[in-house]
Amino acid sequence: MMLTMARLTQAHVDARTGDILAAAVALFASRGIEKTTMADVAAEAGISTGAIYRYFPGKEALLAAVFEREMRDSAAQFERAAEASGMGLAALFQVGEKVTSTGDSQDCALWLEVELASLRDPEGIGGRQRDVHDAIRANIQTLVAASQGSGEIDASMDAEALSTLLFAVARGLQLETAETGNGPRSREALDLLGRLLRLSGEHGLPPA
Amino acid sequence: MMLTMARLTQAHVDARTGDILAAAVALFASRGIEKTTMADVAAEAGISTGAIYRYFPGKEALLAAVFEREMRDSAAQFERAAEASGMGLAALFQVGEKVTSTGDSQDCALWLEVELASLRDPEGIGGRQRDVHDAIRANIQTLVAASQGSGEIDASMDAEALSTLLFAVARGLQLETAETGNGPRSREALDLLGRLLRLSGEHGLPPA
Amino acid sequence: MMLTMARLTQAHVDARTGDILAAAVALFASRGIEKTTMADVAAEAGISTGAIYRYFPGKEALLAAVFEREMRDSAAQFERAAEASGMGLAALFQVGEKVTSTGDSQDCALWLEVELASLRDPEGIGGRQRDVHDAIRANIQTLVAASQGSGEIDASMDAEALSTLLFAVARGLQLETAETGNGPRSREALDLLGRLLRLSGEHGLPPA
Amino acid sequence: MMLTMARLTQAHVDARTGDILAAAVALFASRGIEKTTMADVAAEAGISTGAIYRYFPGKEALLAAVFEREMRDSAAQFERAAEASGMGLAALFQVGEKVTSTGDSQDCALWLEVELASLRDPEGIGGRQRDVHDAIRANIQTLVAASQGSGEIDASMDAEALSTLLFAVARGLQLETAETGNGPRSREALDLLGRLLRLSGEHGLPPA
DNA sequence: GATGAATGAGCGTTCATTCAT
DNA sequence: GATGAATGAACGCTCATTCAT
Repeated sequence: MMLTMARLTQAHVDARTGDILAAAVALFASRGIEKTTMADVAAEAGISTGAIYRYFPGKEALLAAVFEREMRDSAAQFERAAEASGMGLAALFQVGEKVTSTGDSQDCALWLEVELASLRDPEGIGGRQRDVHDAIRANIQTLVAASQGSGEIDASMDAEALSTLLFAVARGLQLETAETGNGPRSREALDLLGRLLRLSGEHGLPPA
Repeated sequence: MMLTMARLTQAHVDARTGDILAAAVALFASRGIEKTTMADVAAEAGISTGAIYRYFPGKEALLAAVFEREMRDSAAQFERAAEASGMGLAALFQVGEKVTSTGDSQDCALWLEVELASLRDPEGIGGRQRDVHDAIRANIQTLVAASQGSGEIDASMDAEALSTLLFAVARGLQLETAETGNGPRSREALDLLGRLLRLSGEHGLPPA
Repeated sequence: MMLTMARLTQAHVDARTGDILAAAVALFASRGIEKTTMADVAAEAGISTGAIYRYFPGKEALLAAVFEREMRDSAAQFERAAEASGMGLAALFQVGEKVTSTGDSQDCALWLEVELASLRDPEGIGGRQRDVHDAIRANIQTLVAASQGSGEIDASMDAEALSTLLFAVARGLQLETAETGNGPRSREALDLLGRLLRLSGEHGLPPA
Repeated sequence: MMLTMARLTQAHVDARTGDILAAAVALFASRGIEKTTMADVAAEAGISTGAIYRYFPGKEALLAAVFEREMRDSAAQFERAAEASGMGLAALFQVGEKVTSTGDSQDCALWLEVELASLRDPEGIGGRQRDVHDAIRANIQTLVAASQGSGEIDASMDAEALSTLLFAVARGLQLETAETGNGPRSREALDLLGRLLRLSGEHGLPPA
C-alpha cells in the first residue's frame, strides 16, 4: 500500500510537474518571461498559486527547467529528424527542411529567450547550451561525413566547418521563417545550398 | 532670455539623449529589458531618476528608441561594409566577415531582444524590422547580382534565394560567434561557402 | 476544496470590503482624497498595501465606491427620516432637523467632495448625483403635497419650487452647522421657515 | 531714479502676483488643487516654473492666497450687490438673485474647495472663513432690519435667525444652480421665499 | 531677476513568495 | 497536500522645489 501510494504520488508529481512546465513553456513563449506571473502559470496548469512552489522552488528554478526542456527539445528535434532520414545528403536536407519549416514563432521566441539567457550567463545556462549545440553539430557532422563517404559531396571539405555552416544556416533560416512566415523562401535558400554541395561532389572543391 | 539658453540647449538635449540611449543600450543588453529599471538607466547616464522623463516620455518610448537605433545600426553596418568593399564576390565575403566577426555578446543580446520583440509584436516593431531586413537583403542582392554579372558565381542562381541564404548564414554565424566566442570557426564556415559559390561560377549549377 | 473556504469567503470579502470602505471614508473625509494614499487606507483598514487591490481594482474604483456609498447614505438619511415622521408639516421639519443637526464635519467633508467631483465630472458622478438629488427632492415633494392636502400650508404654492427651497435650506444649514458647530442657530432658522409656511396655510399666499 | 524703479518694480511684482493668482484660481477651480501643478500655474501666468517661487514661497502659500481671494470675492459680491440695491426687501432679493444666478460651476468649485479646507482646518482658514461669513450675515442682517423697519416683513422675527436662513438658502441654491444649471428653478424657490416673507409683513408671524 | 533642467521623495500598482486554514 | 489571501519590496512615473546659468 505504501508502495502503491508512493508510485501514484511520484506519478502525480511528475504529471503536475509536466503540466506546470507545459504551462510555463506556453506562457513564457507567448507573453515573455517577465510578463508571465507565477499565478498565470499556476492557473494555466490548473493548480493554485501556492501549489506551484511544491514543484519548483521559485520562478528562477521554473525558468531553468523550461530552458532545459527547450534545449532538450531542440536537440531531440535534430536527433529525431536525423534518425528518421537515413544518412545521405538528402537526409541532411530533410533534417534542415524539418528544422527550418517549423517557423512557429512561439517555439522561436522561447529559443531566443534561451539564447539571450546564454549570452548573459555564459557560465551557467550558456555552458549547458554550448554542450547541446556541440551535440547537435556532432550529429550534423556525422551526416556530413556519411555524405562525404558516399561521394555526394567533396570529401576534402572540413567537416567541422561545413557542419558549422549548416547549423548556422538552420538557425538563420528558422529565425527568418518565424519572422516573415515565408517558409518557401527559406526552403529555396536551403535547396540552393544543397545544389552547391552536390556540385562539390561532382567537381571537387578547389583549395582555399 | 531665449538666446542665452538656446545655443546650449539643442546640443545639450542631444548629448543627454545620447547618454541616456547609450546607458539604456548597455543595460538593456547586459541585464535584459525587464531587469533594467529606469533608475538604473538614469544612474548609468549620470542623471537623476526624474530627469530621464524629460528626454523620453516613458520606458516604452526609451525602448522603442533603443530598438530603432539597434536596427539602424544593423542596417548601417551592412551598408558601410558593402560600400567599403567594392562589388565582387570578395566584397561580399568581406561584408560577411565583418558582420560575423563582431561577436560582441552585448550587441548580439540587443539584437536578440529586437528579434523577440518583433516576434511578439509583428505589426509594430516587427513590421519595422522586416523593412530593415528587406533593405539589408536588397543590399546583399546587389552584391550578388554584381558577382553574377562578373561571372564569379553562376548567373543562373536565384539571386533572392542566394541573398536569403547569405543573410541567414550571417545571422546564424553572428549568433554562433557571440555564444562560443569562436570567431575562426565561423570564418572557416564562411570561407567554405565562398569556395562553394566560386565553384558555381566555374562549373555552373545543375538544375534542381 | 471549495466548500471548506467558500463559507468564510463571501462573509470575509464583505467584511474586508466594508473595512476598507470605512477606512477610505474616514481618511478621504478627514485628509482629503489626494492626500490619502492607498497605503494609508490599507493601514487604517488593518491590511497590507497590496491586499487592498484584491477588493478594489484601484484608487479610482475605491473612490467611486466611497462616493456611491455617500450618496446612498444621503438619500437613505432623508428616506428614513421621512418614513419615521409621518406626513404632516411637522414631519417635514423633523426631517429637516435631523438632516441639519448632523453637523458632523466628516460627513460634510465627504459630501462636499462628492459635490466637487460632480461639478468636475457632470457626465459621470454628476449624473448619478443628480439622480440621487432628484429622488430626495421627490421625497420632499411628497411631504409637501401631504402638508398642502391637509391645509397646513397653502395649497396654491408650487410644490416643486417649495421642495427646491427646502432642499436648498437643508443643504445650506447642514454646511453652516458643520462649519460653525452652531446647531441651535440652524434650528432657529428652520423654525422660522416653518412658521412662515404655517402662515401661508392660515392666510394663503398672495400671487407673485 | 531709485524711486521710479522701485515703484515700477512694486507694480511689476503686484501685476505678476495678480497674474499668478488669476492663473491659480482658474486652474484650481477647473482641474482641482491637487491635479494642478506649480508648472501649470506658471505656464498659465506666462512665467517660468521657477519664477513663481519669487512671488509665493510654495504651493501652500499660493493656495492660501487663492482661498483668501476667493473669500474676499464672496464677501465683496454680497457687499456690492447690497450697495447697488438699496435697502428694502426687494433689495434683499436682488442680492439673492445675483448670488444665486451665478451658477458658474468654476466659481462654485473653488468655493467648495474653500469650504472643504475650512472643515479640515477649523483653526486656520476655517476661522478666517467664519469671519467672512459673519460679515456677510451681518450685511444680510442689515437688509433684514431695514425691511423690518419699513414693515415689509414682520418686525418680530429674529433677525439673526432670518439672516441665517437667507444665507443658507443662498448657499444651497448656488450649489443647486451650479450642479443642475437650472437657474429658473432656483429663482422660483427664491420668489416663493420672498412671498412668504411679505406675507409675514401683512399678517404678522404667530409665535413659535 | 528669470529661467527651466535637475532632483529625489513619494505615489499607485504589481507580483514573487509565504502561510494560516 | 492544496489553497488563495496576504505581504511588502520594488517598479514606473510625477511634481514641488532648488539652483546653475
